Amino acid sequence: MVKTMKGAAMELPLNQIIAGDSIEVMRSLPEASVDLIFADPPYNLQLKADLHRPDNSRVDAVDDEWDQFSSFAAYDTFTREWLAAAKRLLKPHGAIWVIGSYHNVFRLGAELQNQGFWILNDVVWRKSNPMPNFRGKRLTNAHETLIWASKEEASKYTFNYEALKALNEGIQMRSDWVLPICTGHERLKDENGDKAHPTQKPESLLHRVLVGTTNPGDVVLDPFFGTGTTGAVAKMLGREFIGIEREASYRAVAEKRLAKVRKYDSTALEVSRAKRAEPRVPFGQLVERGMLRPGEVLVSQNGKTAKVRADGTLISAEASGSIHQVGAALEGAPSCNGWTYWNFHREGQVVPIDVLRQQIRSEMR
Amino acid sequence: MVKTMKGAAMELPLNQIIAGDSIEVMRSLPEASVDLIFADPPYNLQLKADLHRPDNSRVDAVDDEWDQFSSFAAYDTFTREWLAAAKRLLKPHGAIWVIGSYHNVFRLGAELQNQGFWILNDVVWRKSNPMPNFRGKRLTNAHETLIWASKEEASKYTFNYEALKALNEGIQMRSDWVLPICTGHERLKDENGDKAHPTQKPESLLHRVLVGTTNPGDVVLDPFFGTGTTGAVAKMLGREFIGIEREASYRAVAEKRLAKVRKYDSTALEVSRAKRAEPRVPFGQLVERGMLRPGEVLVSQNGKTAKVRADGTLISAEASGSIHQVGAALEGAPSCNGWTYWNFHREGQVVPIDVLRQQIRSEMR
DNA sequence: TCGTCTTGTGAATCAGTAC
DNA sequence: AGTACTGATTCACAAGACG
Repeated sequence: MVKTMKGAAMELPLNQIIAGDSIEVMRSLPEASVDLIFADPPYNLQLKADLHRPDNSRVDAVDDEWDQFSSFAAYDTFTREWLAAAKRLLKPHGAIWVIGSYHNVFRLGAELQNQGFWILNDVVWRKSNPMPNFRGKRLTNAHETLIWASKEEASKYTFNYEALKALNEGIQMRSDWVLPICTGHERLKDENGDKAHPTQKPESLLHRVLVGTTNPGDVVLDPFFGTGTTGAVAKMLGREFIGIEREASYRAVAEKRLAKVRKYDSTALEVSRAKRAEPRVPFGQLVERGMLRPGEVLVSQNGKTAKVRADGTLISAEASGSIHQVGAALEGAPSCNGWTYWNFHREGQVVPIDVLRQQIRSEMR
Repeated sequence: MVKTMKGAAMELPLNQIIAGDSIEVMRSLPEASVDLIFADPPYNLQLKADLHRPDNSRVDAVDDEWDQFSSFAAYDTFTREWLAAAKRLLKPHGAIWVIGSYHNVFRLGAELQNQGFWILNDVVWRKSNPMPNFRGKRLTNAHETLIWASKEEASKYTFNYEALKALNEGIQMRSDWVLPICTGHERLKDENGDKAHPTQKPESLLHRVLVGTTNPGDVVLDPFFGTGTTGAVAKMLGREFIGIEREASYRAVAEKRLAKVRKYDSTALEVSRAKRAEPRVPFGQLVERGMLRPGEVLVSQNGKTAKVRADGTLISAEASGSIHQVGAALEGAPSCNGWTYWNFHREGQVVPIDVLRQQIRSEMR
C-alpha cells in the first residue's frame, strides 16, 4: 500500500519537469493536490518485445490474433494504472482531459467511465490541415478526440462559460474545435533539424482547454509532458504546472522552451465572468434600503401585477411569496427569474428591478 | 451452440422488416451473408431530472424504456452479444458502422476491438444545428461519432474513394462530416403530429455511408431499424436491406415510409451537399493561435486603443467586450465592425486585423 | 406571391447555496 | 444528509402567421 500524504503536508514540485515513469511519479505525489490533468498518453507502446500479459508472462509474437488481444490487455492495464494514479492526485472538484485517436481513445473513454470519472464532453479537434490519406483506402483522418471528465459525478468542475463564449464571438462554444496542427516555427526541432517530438500538440489547443477549464493559479499536471506544450501555455496563462517525462531528450527540449516563455500581463488574463459569480442580493434589501416602498406595485412585461410587502415578499390576486415564486405562479411556469420578470414605475418610465440590484452590486465593489 | 447455415442454403429475408429482438433475430439468420451492417444502438443516456429551456419550455428528452440499462456492465453485456451476432452475419470482407455519443461510443469502440473487428476510421458527424447547452454548464454537444470497421484486419472492405471525393466537390473526403439533424418534412410524425421516433437519423448521413462503403446490390442490415432511414436510403440507392425492429409502432411507420420510396430519388443527395458559405472566424481564434498575444494593444484609425485579453475580448479605459462592442463604445456608435476598425503593429507597420482573418480563411479552403 | 416576424424544437448524462 | 429556495440559461432552422 502506498503511503499517502495530505495535500499541505508535502510541497508540490511546481513548474518543474520531473524525470521518471508517469505512474511511479504520480504515486509519489500528494493526493488531492491538482486542479486539472491534461494527458496525451502514448498509444503505440512500442514495447512489442517487452509486452506482458496481465499474468506477467511474456508475449513473444504479435502477428496472430491471440497476441492482438493480449496487446489490448496490456494497453488496458497501462491505462488503468495511470488513470488510477491520476485520479488520486485530483482534488475533489478536479477534472481531467485526455486526447487520443481511434486507436486508443475508446479504451481511454471506457476506462474513465469504469473508474467513476464523469464525462462532461467529448471534444473533436478538427484539424484544418491534416495529412491526406495518400493511398485512397480510407477517409482522411482529419481529427483527434479529447475527453473532458470530472473526478466524480458530484464534482463541481471549473467551466468558464463566458470566456469560451467570448472566444467564439458571443456564441456558445461547441464540442467541435477547428484548429490547425502544430507546424512552422511553433514546431520544435532537434539539433539535426528534425521534429523533436512526433505528436507535438498546438498551443492553441491547450490555450482553449486552460482558459475554459482552469482559473489563474490552478495547478495543471501533464503526466506525458513531451516537449511541454501544456507547461508553456500554463505559464503564459498564469497557471502552475507539473510535468512528468521519461525521455531525457524531450525534457531537454521542454526546459529550453519553457525558459523562453513569458507570462501575459494580468489584465490580459482577466476573463469574462458569469453572472453567477456576482454576489447574491436579496430582494428584501431593495425594500429595506427604500429603493422600493412597501405597497408599491410591480408589473411584468405582459401586464401582470403584484404588490411589494414590507418583508420583501410580493402579493398578487393569485399568489404570494418571493419575486420568483409569484412570477412562476402567475405564468404557470416551473420557475421564474423574478429579477428579470418584474418592473417598477419611476417618473413615467417602466424600469426593471434588476437595475436596482446592479446599483447595489456596484456599491459593493 | 447455434446451428449455422451456409450463405446460400437459406433464403435471406431481403427488403423486409423483421419483428423481434435484434440478437435473437441475427442469430437465426445465415452466417456470412451480409455485406454491411449499420447499427444505431441505444445510447444509455442516463438522464435524470427534467431540463427546461430559458423560456421555461420543457425539453422532450429521450426517456424511452429501450434506452435504460441498470449499469455499465449490463450495457457491455448487451453490446458484446449484439456485436458478436452481427460479426457472425458479416461476409469475410464485410464491414460495420456503429453510431453513438460519449455516453456509449467508447464502450462500443472498445468492444469492437475486443472482438477482432478492425477499425478503419472514426467519423465525426458535426451537426450544423445541434441543441444548445441551456444551462451554460458544458460545451454544446454538437456532434456524434460513427465507427467504421471491417470484420477482420484482413478484410478487403469496400471503399468508393472516387464517389466520396465527388460528393465532396473533388476533395478527398475527411473524417468529419457536417450535416444537419433530421427536421422538417423528413422528420416522421405520428398520428398526433409528434415525432414518431426520438432519434431519427438524417438520410444524408446514410447516403454518405452507403455511397462510400457499399456497391449496388449489396445486402445492408440494420439491427436497430427504428423508422427505417437505413432501409429507405438503401432502397433509393439500389442496395438490398434487412431491418430488425422490436417496437411495432416504429415498424408501422417504417413500412409506410418504405412503400413510398423510389429507387434513385435524388432528394437525399441534394441535402447531403455541403452548403457553401464564407466560414465565420471568431476573433478569439487569432489569440488562441498566437497571431495576437494577450496584452497586445490594438489601435483604430483615429488613435483609440484597447488591449487584447486571453479570452478574445478587448479592454479599454471605457469599455470591455468583443472587438465590435468596444469599437462601438469608443465611437459612441450603436454598432461597429471590429474587423475593419482595429489594427495591430508588426515590424513598424500598422496592419488591419482582418488580414489575419483572411489568412485563417485561406487555410480552411 | 413574397418578405418578415413569431413560435416551436432537437440523442442532454445541464445548479448552487442556505438552512 | 436532506430539503427548500434562489435565480441563471439558447442556436439553427423550419413552419406558420401576417401583411
